[in-house]
Amino acid sequence: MTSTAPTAATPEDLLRGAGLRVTAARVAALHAVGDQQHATADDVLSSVRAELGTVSVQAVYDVLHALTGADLLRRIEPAGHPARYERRTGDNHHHVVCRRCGAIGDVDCSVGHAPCLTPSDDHGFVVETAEVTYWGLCPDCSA
Amino acid sequence: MTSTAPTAATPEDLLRGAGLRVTAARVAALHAVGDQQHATADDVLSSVRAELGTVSVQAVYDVLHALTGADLLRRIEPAGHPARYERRTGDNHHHVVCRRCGAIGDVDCSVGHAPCLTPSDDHGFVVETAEVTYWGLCPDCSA
DNA sequence: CCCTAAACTGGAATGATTCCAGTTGAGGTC
DNA sequence: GACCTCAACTGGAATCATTCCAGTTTAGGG
Repeated sequence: MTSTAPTAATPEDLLRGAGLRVTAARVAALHAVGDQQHATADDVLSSVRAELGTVSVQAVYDVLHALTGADLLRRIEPAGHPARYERRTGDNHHHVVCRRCGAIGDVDCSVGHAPCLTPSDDHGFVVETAEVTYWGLCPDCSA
Repeated sequence: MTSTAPTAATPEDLLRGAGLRVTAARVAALHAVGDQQHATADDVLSSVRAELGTVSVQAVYDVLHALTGADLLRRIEPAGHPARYERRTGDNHHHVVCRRCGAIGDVDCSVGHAPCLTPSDDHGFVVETAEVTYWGLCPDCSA
């Protein structure tokens, strides 16, 4: 509920709105993920370096953690593939993942919402979220 | 459809039924995962070593791959935690995962089946399976 | 019983991510 | 506008699960 602006807000505004310091690396990282949805840490590192010159690996991981913690980015971690980051946060949408190349597509829950989110038997677990991952082959890899 | 015996079949029978060679390591691994559902590769390694003495790390990974490939085991790979293996295969059931300790519980799909399995928009992906993961805290960790 | 491909040994390598100790810089204060 | 402090960044080493590799053993068909 903090920021209502959809995508119009600048990275700087987003950072300030989240109470985070505005640094070159963070701004560049937000640009990077904005340009390339579902970017890996490595993708972000390349983008940020292209924009700023020398940036340490650690800086990018720090930035990604900070942004993920502030809900400016969402982290996706498909089994067997490096983590990816996206800017669509807050809504509970899911993903199609390509088994071969790791490409990702966004998928809105087909049933709507609730059913997917309530396990039949929770084994005493306190369940916070449900995550749906569709596995298959992307258009390129299925050819 | 190969084997119809539920859990009564011995590891040896299961292996032969799947056309795999019967080796000590494989039998021991099946025992290990049978005793401790959702065991990690490391858990299996310990169990197998306890049963057989010296067994290489690689052997256990090889065995787990072979058994997974033959559908005698199913591999679960929760984000941020080492992979785990279970003997319940073939049915499409899901999991509750503890964010803190990685403990896992089995969950049957509450909606039944189909809805969870059909993305609203597949982005041209050829979707094979859908995987639902419930994230939360296990009884121990929520205390 | 023998032979061969499949399975196993042990040690080194990989790749994503994190830890660490020291340096830099954002942004509030005077 | 200069100063100060803690958060952010640097660079290099470490971690952890997993895989690769080259050589040795063994299951099980002939």
